[in-house]
Amino acid sequence: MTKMRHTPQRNAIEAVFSSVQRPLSVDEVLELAREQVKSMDPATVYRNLGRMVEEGWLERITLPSKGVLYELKQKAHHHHFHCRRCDRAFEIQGCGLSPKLAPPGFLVEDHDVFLYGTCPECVKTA
Amino acid sequence: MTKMRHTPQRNAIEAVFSSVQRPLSVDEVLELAREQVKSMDPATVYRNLGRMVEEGWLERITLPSKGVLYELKQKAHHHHFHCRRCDRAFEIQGCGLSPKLAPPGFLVEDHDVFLYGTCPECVKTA
DNA sequence: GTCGTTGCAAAGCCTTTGCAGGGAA
DNA sequence: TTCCCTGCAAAGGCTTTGCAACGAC
Repeated sequence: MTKMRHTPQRNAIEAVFSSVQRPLSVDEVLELAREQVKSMDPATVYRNLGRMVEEGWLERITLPSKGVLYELKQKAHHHHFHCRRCDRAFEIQGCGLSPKLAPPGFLVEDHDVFLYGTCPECVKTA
Repeated sequence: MTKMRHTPQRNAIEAVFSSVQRPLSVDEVLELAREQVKSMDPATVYRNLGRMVEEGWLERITLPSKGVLYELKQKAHHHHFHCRRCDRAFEIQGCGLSPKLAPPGFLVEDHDVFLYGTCPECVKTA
């Protein structure tokens, strides 16, 4: 894999993730990155996100309720929260999953947990 | 909503879910239903699955690891397991999710849990 | 005989790929 | 100057929709 060049497009996408600090959909990235680079094309976003995942800087996740999202790669296992009011996704640190979730006969090696409800910001607004 | 007619196609799809007793993808339904009705078309599967969800007989779920699946509608909350060996999805009864999963400030109203690993059948085969 | 259902084909979406011009190094 | 990257357009893959013929009732 060749090292990526620093283009205005790539810089804009990096800046978006560094500033918002939460998982983003392709459309969210496109919209936010266009604030810096008006000409930004969806294909460019797709290509850059793909490369950033390969490089280990981003991670691709799938929320059942929101589809594919990209987030800054984390070291630690964590879960995700999807706010029904503002439709934003958040990372939730820590994992309180009970081991008794493992059903008899099944060998559980991994898991995903998704929480749904209202985020702190929307709780205040309510 | 008008009552659905009993066609060979719909009967085949119903039979598939009644016999396998686990969540199925559109392709899985199509393949299995074609064993009874060779002419079965993808559009027919999509339309029937949609109607069955409306009627409350099926439920549409999304596994991050396997995409959209349909399962017989359950009364009780439950989770899902995806076997990495045979690629089949299973329903896991019960919910051992710890309440301490709720992060401070977030109002958690609902959740999804997905387990990944090896199913009982594949454990034996291993 | 009605009118809901089906198969086929076309249309939609979202994502990926091809290509020539542009720009980073 | 080199060749990676970008924008635009075309191509893919999956799902939905339009339509005429079929078939459940």
